[in-house]
Formats: sequence, structure tokens, C-alpha cells
Amino acid sequence: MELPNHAKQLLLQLNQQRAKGFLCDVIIVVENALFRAHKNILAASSIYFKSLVLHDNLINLDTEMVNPSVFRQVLDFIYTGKLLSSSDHSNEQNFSALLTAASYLQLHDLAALCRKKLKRSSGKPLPGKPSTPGPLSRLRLNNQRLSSSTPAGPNNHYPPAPSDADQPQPDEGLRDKLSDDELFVGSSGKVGNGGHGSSNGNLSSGASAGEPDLGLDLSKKSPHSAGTATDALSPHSNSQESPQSASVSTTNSASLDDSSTTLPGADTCISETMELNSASKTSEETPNQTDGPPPHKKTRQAARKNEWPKREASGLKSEEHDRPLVNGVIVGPKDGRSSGICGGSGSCFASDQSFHCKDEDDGGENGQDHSDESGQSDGESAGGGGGHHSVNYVYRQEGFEPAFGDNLYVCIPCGKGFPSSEQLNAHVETHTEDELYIKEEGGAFVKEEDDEEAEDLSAPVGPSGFGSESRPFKCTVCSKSYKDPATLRQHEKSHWLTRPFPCNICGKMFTQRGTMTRHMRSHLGLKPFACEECGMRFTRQYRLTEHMRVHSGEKPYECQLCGGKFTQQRNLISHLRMHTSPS
DNA sequence: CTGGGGATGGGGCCC
DNA sequence: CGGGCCCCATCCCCA
Repeated sequence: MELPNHAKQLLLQLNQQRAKGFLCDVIIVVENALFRAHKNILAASSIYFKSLVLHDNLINLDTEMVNPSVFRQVLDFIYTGKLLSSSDHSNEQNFSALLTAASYLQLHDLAALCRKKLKRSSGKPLPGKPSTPGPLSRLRLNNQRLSSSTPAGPNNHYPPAPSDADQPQPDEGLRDKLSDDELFVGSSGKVGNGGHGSSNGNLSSGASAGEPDLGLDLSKKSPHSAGTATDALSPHSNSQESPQSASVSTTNSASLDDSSTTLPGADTCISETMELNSASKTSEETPNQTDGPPPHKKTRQAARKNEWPKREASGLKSEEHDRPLVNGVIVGPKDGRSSGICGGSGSCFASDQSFHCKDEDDGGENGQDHSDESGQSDGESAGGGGGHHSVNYVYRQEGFEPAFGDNLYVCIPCGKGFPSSEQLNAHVETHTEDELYIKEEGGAFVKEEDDEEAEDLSAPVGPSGFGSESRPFKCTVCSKSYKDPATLRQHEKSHWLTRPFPCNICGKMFTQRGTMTRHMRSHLGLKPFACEECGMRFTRQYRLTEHMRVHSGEKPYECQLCGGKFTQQRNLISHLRMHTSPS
């Protein structure tokens, strides 16, 4: 017994989920466009992807081989089995580009379709697509070019082709395309795996010599060990050790700098649809490399460390997943509890970029999806009551159209929607920083509750609590005072309604650049601070210091009421609440 | 099952 | 801009 449309329906659902960013667990960066997708889907469609997504949540593709608009078609193909090609005259070019991309990504079925199409349309020999070494040869060319551009160090590791040359090895393409500044793709699952955690550090990113240009230096010199994704961004990470995977992404993630978020042009017109007949063909071969090795160090800590930063993961899950991805751009995090990374405060629009957010799940556009995603919100909806409004910089105001309306690109500050990223960008530039200042009441935006609370809570101990004698610089809004004008200025930003520093990955905005870069590190899994005892890594030095007490047994924080000792101050505080709050 | 403690992640913010 | 610290939230373990 078999359901006739089962596979189709399933794919349809998955594609819908992708459109909304629901449960998407990987971000693919192509030039300056970000695409969200599901690892499983990618892995099932290509060995290359399989090796990439194994250890990374962020994949950066070689822009020599694929551009945003082509990748969009590729992704559509992966999720639908249909090839939607543009109808314009550049059709042939488009197929050629698609073929290149498909070869690079080892999407054999798509490559075959393209070849067929090209053959049919021009009868000419196909560009770079000799059947056998086809993609590889092309990749090699690319590779050569790339490597030549980098210092030819001893690091030009290009492992010799695998013995079983003919078999498309999972990593083969990668290897071919590896250059010093790119990462390796893990060839065998073995190596890499371990990665994350601690020990192996792996996630190599290979960024060896050529440091990727990061708009933001997300790397922090790691005082300790090496090789993890974290190090990837640091100039001296030793790439050689980790021929592994994913790091790729991380490394490149670097490219997620401020400028990287432009939207890929939306390729529209679709004139023909080629469908993949033998959809069944998957790249399942090479099972070996897939299974991620079990986390080696099974300490709880180590376990926690794998994958996305845990929090992050949950953040994505509960909050971001519904952010739709439109034209390669992540559209807004949904809102949720304040805690989450990006989602938390749903804001997402950067004044200088094209992110646009979608708040909650647009209440509506897709009723049906809601049911699917009901799970999605559990976390947050439970707590935040779906309240988009608890957030600052609410993305979708009452009167706003659902994000999926005609004007997908919405300017957070003023709420105007635009049909294209270009228009939105042009519009955004009309906002000056001054406008970002709070207009207090009457503003379309609501001041963030959390901030208020935080302020209140901290008030007693905050600066204002101290004698303001030595603090001549007073905030006109809340009357807190500071020792120097710079700090006052910094503080005043907390009163802004709009935050000038957006995360290029999730769109969340921050008042301080440092906070934003710190946040970005969490997206990228950059944890420069490693514990020498257990290998656990942290994003902040302070956390490491805190963590070290776990090993030393030091418990410097003592409860004055019961004498209980704690390794962390926050736990003491938490403990004190037990004493104070009767419940 | 529940509450407390340990440990960790993320954001805000001051220095 | 980085370091530090505070707060919140959460997960896991254990009694």
C-alpha cells in the first residue's frame, strides 16, 4: 500500500517551511545573499552539501561557481525537483550558470537536466561539462586561480585525488575547490567530527593564510587552543589540521559583514519548468561520511557545545524558524521572549541593510502553516504570548500587511513596505541617524519592556544609585549619571528606538557594536576561549573564568543567610531569591 | 513530580 | 572596543 502523493506532499511541506524559515537549520551564504534551508534536504540532494552541513550551520559557497540568483534556482530545484528557468533571452546563459553551479554542488540530476537543456537549445558543446571530470575540471581551474591568489605556502594542501578516482567522492569536489582561504570539506566523516567540542577542534576552517575579509572581526584571539570554528576566523588558525568541513562556512561567514546583506535580485519570470523525473536518485552513496561521530567528550558540557550554540539552536528553533526567507534574504526573526538571540526582540531591520523582518508569523497569511508550526512557537508563545509587542522595534505594526504581501521589504523604523530590496535600501538611506533617536511617546514604536525592566532592576545599584558627585554627566531621559561623556552617550543609545547595529544573519539590532559582534560570534559558533582542562569553549573570556571554577572547585560566593557557597555569583543571586521570595 | 543547585547561553550596559 | 558584570532564561542532574 502506498500513498500516491506522499513524497510530493512532503516536499511541498518542506518547501513551504523553507519559505518561512521554519526549522531551517542551515544558512547558505552566496555572495551577499543568505539562504536558509534544511540540512537534511541539502544532504539528501548532494554529497557535497552533505559534507558541508555535517558540521556547519553556515555554508559559504564559492561565488565563482554560483551566484545568488542561480543558487536560488538551485535551491528551488532541490526542494521541488523542478527547474524554474527564466524565460528571457539569457536562458542559455542561465542554464550554463546553473550547470556550473550544479556541477560544483554535485547536484548530478540538476546538472544532467541543464546539460540536456543546453544541448537541446544550442547543440553546441557544453561549457565545462565534459562528462567525467566535468565539474571537477572546472573546479580545478577555479582552484588554481584561487590558490594562486593566496600565498603559496606549504599549506597548499590538496590531497591527491582519492584513489578511487572515478567515484565521486564526497569531498572530491571540495578538495578541488579548496584553496588556502577556503575550507575544507570534510572528507570522511571521521575527522571532523569531533569537532566541535573540544577536543578536536575541528571544524576547521581552514582559513589559513588568507584571512577572509570580515567586515566585522568576529574572531577573538583564542588564547588557547586551536582549530575550532572559532579559530577559523582568526588569522592564524591552523587550517591544515582540519581538512574538515564545515568550517568553510564559518570562515567565510566572515563575509557576512555589513555589506553582505544585500538581496539577490529576484529572478522572476519563469517560463518553463523542467521536472526531474528520476527524482528518486539521491546521493546517498557514501554513507560513511555522514554520520557524525558521536560527540566525543561526553561530558555534559561537551555535549552542550555541539552544534549551534545551544541557545542559539533553541533560539532559531523557537523564534527564528519562522522567519521567512525571501529571495535569499532572511526576513525577520519572529519575536518571542526577550532572551533569544535573534528572535527575541524581533527587530530586525538594519537601517543599512536589507533585512526585513517578519514579526511572529504574520498572523495569518498562511493559516495552514500555523498548524504545522504550532510547535514552533511553543517556546515563545508560551512565554511571550506571541507577543510581538513585547519587543522593541516591532517589526509588524498593527496596520502592517503580512510580510508576504506585495511589499516584502519593510523598513522597521517607519513601517513602509517596498517591493524590492533595492527600493527599501534606497528608502532606508533617507533615514538619518538623528531620526533614530527616540521620539518618546507618540512614536510608532513601543519602548522595549525588557529594557525598562532592566533599567528598573538595575536602578538601585546602577550609577544613579551612587552618589552622582563624581558623575557629572547626566542622562536627560532617565537621569542616570556617568563619569564621562562617552559613557553617557553610550548609555543614551539605550533610549533609542532604533538600534544602529544589526546582525547580518538574523537581523536583530543592537545599540552597541560590541554587543552585536558578540552576538554574531554566537551565530558562527565562534568560541575563542577554551578551557584547558576540559576543552570546553566559550564566547566570552568571562565565561571561561567563571567556568574554570568548576574545575578548581572554588566557590567564592557565599550566602550570608545560610552559608551556602556558589561558584557563580549569578547562582548565588538565584539562590538568594529562594530566601527572599517565600514562594 | 518537584524544587534546588550547577552550569551555561544571550543581551544590556558600564568602565 | 574589549573586559566585566548583571540580569534573564534554560537545561540537566539529583535529592
